[in-house]
Amino acid sequence: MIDATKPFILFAQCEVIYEGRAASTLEVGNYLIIHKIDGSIQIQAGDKTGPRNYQGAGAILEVRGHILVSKRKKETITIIVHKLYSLNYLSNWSCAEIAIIRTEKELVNKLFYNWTDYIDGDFTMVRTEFVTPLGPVDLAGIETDGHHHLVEVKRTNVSIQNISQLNRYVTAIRGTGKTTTGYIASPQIGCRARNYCESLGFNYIRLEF
Amino acid sequence: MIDATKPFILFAQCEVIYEGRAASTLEVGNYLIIHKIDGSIQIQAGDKTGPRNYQGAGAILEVRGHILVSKRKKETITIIVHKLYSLNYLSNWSCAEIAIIRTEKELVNKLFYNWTDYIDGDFTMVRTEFVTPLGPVDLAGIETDGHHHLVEVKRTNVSIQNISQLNRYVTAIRGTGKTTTGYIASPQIGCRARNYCESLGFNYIRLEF
DNA sequence: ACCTTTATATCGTGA
DNA sequence: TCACGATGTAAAGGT
Repeated sequence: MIDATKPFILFAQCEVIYEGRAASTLEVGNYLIIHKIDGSIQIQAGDKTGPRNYQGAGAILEVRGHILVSKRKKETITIIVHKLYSLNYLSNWSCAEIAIIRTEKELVNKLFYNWTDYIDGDFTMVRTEFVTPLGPVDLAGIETDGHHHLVEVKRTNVSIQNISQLNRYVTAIRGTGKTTTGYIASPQIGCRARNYCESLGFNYIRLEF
Repeated sequence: MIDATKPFILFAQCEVIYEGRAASTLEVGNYLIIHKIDGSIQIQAGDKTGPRNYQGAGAILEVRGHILVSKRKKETITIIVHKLYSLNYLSNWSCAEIAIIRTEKELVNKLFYNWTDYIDGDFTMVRTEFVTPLGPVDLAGIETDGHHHLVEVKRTNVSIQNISQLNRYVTAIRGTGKTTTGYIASPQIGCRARNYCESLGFNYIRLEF
């Protein structure tokens, strides 16, 4: 009998049925089932990083003989176990978080503290998380004559969607009667994104970590 | 000695260092390490569904005594094992895929086969994956007078970014001299997205599964 | 190999 | 709780 009150890893021949936002079935096979103390459960197959099926933290697991049922809000995963190969209860499983460096915030700060190295103008104010009617832009500088400079920062390769996002902010500020220049800053940009950037009249700033 | 040529699950006291697109460290603790036949590796902690660190398919795992090193392109994960609690090699681990229903494609097809129930006009052509200069839009109908109707379909709640995406396509087609009407179709839309949609003059179609 | 798009994305934040 | 944006998103599909 499987104890659902403890975290465990189970390798078993089983099949899986999911019903919720979408619906899916997973044919009978040998899969690894991971159940954690937060209630989350996932079914891992023999390739790829992501689970085939999963349920996030807060799910409730019930054991009914050889059938496991995990429920969370309107979503249900049913696992029918045919053969149990191995079952391990994991004790003292750590929940430490990773410490990441090189975040978007780091890039924003670099640009903020070295503003005049990247952007020319006679500024009265530079600030981060500048709120526009359509959401906050990462950085904004305002000149004495009221001209706005808006900068959207990305930590990875810039996508066309990122430039669309900048375009929304720039359009929103121009809608308030201010002249506005738009910038995308990132370590990298592809050629299609670069073209789209130029076609909208925005500037690209190469910003390295 | 750990055999990196076979898929395995390892529960151990260890620490993890990642260096690549970003960089991170994970403090010493007890974690579950999953290594699959496709080379992928992931470090799972005691809560949440996602792995703390991972490397996708195609990574190469090397074992150097009590240190595991996984490399893929310019990314490296180093796992320093302090105590090994359990090690299982998994045989005949299945790689079957889930069969999903309720996909975006399903919604696109529903709209395609019931076009006139949703959109008025005198159409000479309706097609899916209609290519614009800025990428393919999900559905397009062209009237006898050349007027274009572009529809972007989403299977979940519509975001502002989705409407920006439609705006790019519509602007691109208008740029070729064709008059164009834009539509967003989905089962759900939030109020901010709805307002943005209306402000750009696009129509919203409630499209259920 | 690079770029674009989808996903049961997941996850955190702010209203 | 809901809406919205960031993510080492991952994974699939196209050029």
